[in-house]
Amino acid sequence: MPKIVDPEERRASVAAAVWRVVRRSGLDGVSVRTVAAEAGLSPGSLRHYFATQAEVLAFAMQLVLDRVRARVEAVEPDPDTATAVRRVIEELLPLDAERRAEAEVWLAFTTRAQVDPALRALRDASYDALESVCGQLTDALLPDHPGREAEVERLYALIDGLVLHAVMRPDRATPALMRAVVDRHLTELTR
Amino acid sequence: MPKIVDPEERRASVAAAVWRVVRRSGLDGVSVRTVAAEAGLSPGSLRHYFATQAEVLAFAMQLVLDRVRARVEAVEPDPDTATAVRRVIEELLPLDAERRAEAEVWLAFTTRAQVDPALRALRDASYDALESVCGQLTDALLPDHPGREAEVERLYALIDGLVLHAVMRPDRATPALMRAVVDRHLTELTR
DNA sequence: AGTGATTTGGTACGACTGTGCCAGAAAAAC
DNA sequence: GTTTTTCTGGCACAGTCGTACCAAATCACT
Repeated sequence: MPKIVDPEERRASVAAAVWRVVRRSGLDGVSVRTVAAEAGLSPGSLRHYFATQAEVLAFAMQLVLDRVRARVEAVEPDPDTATAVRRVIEELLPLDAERRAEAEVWLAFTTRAQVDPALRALRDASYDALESVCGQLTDALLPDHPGREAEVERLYALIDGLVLHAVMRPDRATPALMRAVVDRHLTELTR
Repeated sequence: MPKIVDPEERRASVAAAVWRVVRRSGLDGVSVRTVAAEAGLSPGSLRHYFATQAEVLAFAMQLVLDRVRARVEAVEPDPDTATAVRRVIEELLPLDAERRAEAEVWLAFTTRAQVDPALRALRDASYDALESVCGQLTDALLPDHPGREAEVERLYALIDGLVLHAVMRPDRATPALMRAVVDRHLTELTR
């Protein structure tokens, strides 16, 4: 195993350590010491890559949002509009273990953003971006649709609700059920 | 102003203090001292009503869930099915400042339930109850509907997504927009 | 009024927090 | 080979955390 020397990779590995701690103990369990231990670093060394703990949190959250954005952007287009829309939506849903873990971390950060201005800025930006995506999906399915705003919010709320449920009750909100819900919604929209 | 002497009222006022602290500083800001100060008590006195801090949190969360349940149960029935369904849904949504505050607290506790077994039990029970409510609403609108499970989850996810958005972005997810979304959804279901 | 139970305020303890700081190791530059 | 920079580990500090404990105050009841 090659040693990680690139500072940016080191920061990324710290972020991954943050994610693991968040999943195990929640965002409250994230301290300088727990993260350092999880990343295999000493607290003093950790401080060399991140000046403050707030910087650690902001970086770890930003990386989550970046991953979601990258996945959505990487969706290959499809001649069939409904198929293209479905693919984008399914990239936003935690349909496998990795993305469910990602969603858990997202929820933790999103909730803390409620009382942390720095994280709130990140959250609001990603909220706007996702709302825009949902707007594009809606326009693709229903061009010049009256009541567009409500239709966009309906899709966005449905997606976030599914994500929330998959995090809270993965035994209930299974990938199969989430797909069925999306199927039904898209079928109704294109009818 | 009469003095509060009833122990149960005292506990409720402590829970209210917890809610205020949660809204101001998040669930992390809830400590024995901050809650005691917010409730106008000394830490030692607080411990006389709650043996542990975990008990304080469980009680405060339970009271939130009780309020939601009481509101849903208090919905007066209506001969028109669609109207009755809409009324129940609108009781679940944070359409005014008070219920939005309630939703903020709910989100904080729900997120912590992810890593706190005691709170998780409360959350899971209320999740099941709300899922059951959504099932009844769905059955009322669409009796003997094929794919009932997906339809129920679609409604439940939509509601929770709207709640989540109202908490995160009250400027975007306004009461008017939420009503419009629900309107559109119900119109589509009954079509 | 007196007695026993309840309620209150406050202190103390060990554990944990973020951050500041520094000496030594490792690496890089010359 | 020497110097300079980067990196690492660890200690110290002030502060907060939950909880245990206790004496004083207040209350209820005879």
